[in-house]
Amino acid sequence: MAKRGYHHGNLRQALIDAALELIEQRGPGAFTLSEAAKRAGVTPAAVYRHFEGREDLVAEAARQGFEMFADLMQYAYDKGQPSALAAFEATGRAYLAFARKHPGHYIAMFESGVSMNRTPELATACARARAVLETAAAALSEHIPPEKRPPATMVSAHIWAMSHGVVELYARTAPGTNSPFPPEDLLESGIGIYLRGLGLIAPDG
Amino acid sequence: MAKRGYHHGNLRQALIDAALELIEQRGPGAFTLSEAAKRAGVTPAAVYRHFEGREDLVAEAARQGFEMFADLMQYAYDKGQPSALAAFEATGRAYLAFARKHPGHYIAMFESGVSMNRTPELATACARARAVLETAAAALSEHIPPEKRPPATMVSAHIWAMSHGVVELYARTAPGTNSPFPPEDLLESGIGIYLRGLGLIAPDG
DNA sequence: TGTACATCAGTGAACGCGCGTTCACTGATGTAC
DNA sequence: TGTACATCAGTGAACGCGCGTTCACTGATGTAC
Repeated sequence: MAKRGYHHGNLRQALIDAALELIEQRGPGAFTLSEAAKRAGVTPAAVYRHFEGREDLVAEAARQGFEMFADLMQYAYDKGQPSALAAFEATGRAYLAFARKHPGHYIAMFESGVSMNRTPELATACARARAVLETAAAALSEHIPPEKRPPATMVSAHIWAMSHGVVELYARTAPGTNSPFPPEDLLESGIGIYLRGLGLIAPDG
Repeated sequence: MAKRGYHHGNLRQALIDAALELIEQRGPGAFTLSEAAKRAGVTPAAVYRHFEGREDLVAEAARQGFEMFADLMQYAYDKGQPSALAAFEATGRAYLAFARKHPGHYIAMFESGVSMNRTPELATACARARAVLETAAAALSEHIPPEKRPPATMVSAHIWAMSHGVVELYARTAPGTNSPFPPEDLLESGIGIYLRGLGLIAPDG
């Protein structure tokens, strides 16, 4: 950390961190390789010792985001066990918590326009995150009678969509200046109603 | 339409249309005033006869989007009457249909980073769209016993969030290259389960 | 411990580019008479 | 119908800027002897 002088010590990660900060502050489009370099205390040309270029830097930021994201959701899921319902709900909460706590990562992952298939590593990290949610949905689905059970991937997609929508529309300041409800409440109640619709919560629970 | 020569005839709208096309094709960040001008067959400087600048052009594109959006949802709502449920479901479908049919507008509205309060006209258009959804949600809520009835604005927010999430995650090619389900099916089933959770659809309907 | 040397992270200057915006202008249009 | 004139939409050249990327370089580090 305290290394100074000609060699930076950990420039690669410093650049990623600077990029995340910029992405968070100015949006994914306004992010600039040159400014990330400046923030890391380094010439723009130095970036090319560690990344192929601008896109590559953003992709790596996204990848790290998906790794953290998957870890957090996995952890939340494990903590909620052995109750499939509790585990599922914890996973949902972890989603929003991640988006709140790491907006730079979240934006790099979902709003930067990086293709998930840009790098094998990125694709893998993304798939792992999705797998956690799908596992949670599958475990939950066990409690639904098979003949009225929707595919687990569909349940997982519903939850992901609602979570993402809450983040984008209500956890930032986007459409209405002030959102009518705290995003956490909005998502929790939304998921609650949805799970009731699946028959997994008592009608008047 | 066929006017040619020194004066364009309807440059203002032509610029907006070009901007929408660009936004759709390259994303909101990559949109360029100069290229919009070029596509409209005009010098970049000509843009300033009709708009204050780049941002103003995007804001106007977003405003037109919200107007269309509100109109479409209003129309769908009216068509679904007098059944509150049918009207509500039609409104949800109209949401996705709009995003599919007018991706440029949708992106300008929700992903361009334009503040909804940039222009009074933009704020008004946005509020109108929201009002349609909230009216639909309120009418629907009438059918829920008051003591277990969530606020209509919350129901409307849930639906908006899920719709937006489906658009962003599954109606584009974003996270998984191919989405597991057609977005329309995903949204319709998601809303169906949610409405069941509200007690508005029979448990095995 | 001390010296010679290979490695390679970061420098700094340069590049070509397209951007948004400004300005004095020009030429088409439409109106007054 | 024809002429003079005001209006103003669009021109084209210019600006300063910051971008991503390249290149030959330099100087810190660490290893061999």
